Amino acid sequence: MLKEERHQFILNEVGIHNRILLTDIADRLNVSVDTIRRDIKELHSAKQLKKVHGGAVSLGFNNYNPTGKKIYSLEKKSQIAEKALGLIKDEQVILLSGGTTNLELARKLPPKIKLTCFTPSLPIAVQLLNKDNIEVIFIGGRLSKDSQITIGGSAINMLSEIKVDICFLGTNSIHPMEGLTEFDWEIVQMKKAMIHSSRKVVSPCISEKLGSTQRYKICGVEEVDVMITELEPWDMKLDAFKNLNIQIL
Amino acid sequence: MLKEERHQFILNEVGIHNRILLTDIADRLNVSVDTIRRDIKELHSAKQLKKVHGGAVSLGFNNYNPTGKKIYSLEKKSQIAEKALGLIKDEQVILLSGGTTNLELARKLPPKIKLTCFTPSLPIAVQLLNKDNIEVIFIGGRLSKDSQITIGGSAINMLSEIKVDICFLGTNSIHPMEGLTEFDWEIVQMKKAMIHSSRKVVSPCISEKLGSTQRYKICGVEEVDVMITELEPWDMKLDAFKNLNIQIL
DNA sequence: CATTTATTTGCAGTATTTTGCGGTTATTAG
DNA sequence: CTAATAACCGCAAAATACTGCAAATAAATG
Repeated sequence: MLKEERHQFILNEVGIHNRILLTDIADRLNVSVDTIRRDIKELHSAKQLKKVHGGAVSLGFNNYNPTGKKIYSLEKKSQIAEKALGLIKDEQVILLSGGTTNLELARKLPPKIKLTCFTPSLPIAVQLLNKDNIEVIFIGGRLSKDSQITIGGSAINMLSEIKVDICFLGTNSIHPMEGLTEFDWEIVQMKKAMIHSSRKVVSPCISEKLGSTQRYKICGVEEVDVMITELEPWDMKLDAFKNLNIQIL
Repeated sequence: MLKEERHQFILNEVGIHNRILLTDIADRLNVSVDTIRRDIKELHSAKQLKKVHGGAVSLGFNNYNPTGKKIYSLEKKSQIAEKALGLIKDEQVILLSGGTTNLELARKLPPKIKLTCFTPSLPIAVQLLNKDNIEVIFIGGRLSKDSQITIGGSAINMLSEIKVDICFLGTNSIHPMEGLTEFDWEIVQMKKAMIHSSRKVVSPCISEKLGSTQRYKICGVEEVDVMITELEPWDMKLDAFKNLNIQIL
């Protein structure tokens, strides 16, 4: 990989997220932290970004906390994605539904891991294109403007032809009795098809969504193998799910 | 192999990938790295690309811009896209292949026009998502990291099931005798399938590509209904195409 | 056609750049 | 303060760049 490319990558990341972690970039580009440190140093003296302890921030990024530790604070979705990473093994075939949590997961996938990844989500596909060792297969179909995933017969048809190791099913509502529910009928159909195409179903879910329900049912909780939240395992909010034959992370 | 051919090849690669590795090019063209190094040096002083340690990058590459596209030769592409717009009518079903010219066309599509638009290109799909009146249908399949379009059997299969009014076929090489050619075999297959799925084939093509040929053949010029360049209709460079039963814009 | 002239290409040796690593110093959070 | 983490420094290995040169190839000339 050319130095120029790394610089470009770093500037892109800074442009998108306003801040980057040195270790994170080094990990994702599969080079040593020293290399990234030097890159950031160069970009800093070229006034392309601002170097800070632990990483770098975008130049116009004002709400930067001078203590520097701010950039280490992890979002809930990021925590969930981290947990999800642990379920993925080299050479597996996975399926990522849409949603920002799965997008975060896609972003965090280490560049060295070899995967085949199916997805109907446009932003996730874009994100995965950066990863050399991940083969991306896009589920074709009609694109929903809201959710930015493909839906409809064609997509469901393509899903019916595959069987993946794990499906990460972005979840908006999960309820111990009512199971997984959705507001949009078309997306319900997609998610049903995804579950059907997977040997193992993982449901990453922000704790706020626990116990909520929406209009249409996707499946019962028993069809989900693993539920991942950002909570600690002993958190009270998880109690309702604890005797439901579902692994909780 | 002629030096000029190598230069063309290098520029082509830089155009597609935004960057090249010295060793990679030397390997693929079966010449020493020194030769390629000298080529790159020449192209660098001719301001056709930017030489960097280990290879070269495209000129607009380092200027970070959030849309991720290149500014270079955008003017011509924009002119071509303007002409192409005139061919599109309300309520039509169109097919956009990949490439920056088509991306420009997608960007320029007026928001009021009602269209159904098929595409295998990730950046184009992203662009079209912003347009409320355009229904986007994504051709699924394996994503090629280089070209950012889907390729392979699944994509070709999906193409075989449709028949659109117009296909805008991004064209890298067009030659009055040799027809349309491509470097990448998989993309050739995709483009063949796209032609087959369309009642009318339009070939937007930067004038620099006129008369050039590459390794694999997509189709003869007779299969193209309209060719669009940024040139004025009386330009000499178009003469070779003028008695070929093809409309020139 | 033979010979000269110019260009191109590969190679060897040397210089430069890049990169990762160990050891040390500086910064940060608790 | 202390432990953990990050930054810095210098070094050595690897990769890449440059230089001069000779062989090969092409072009030009008489």
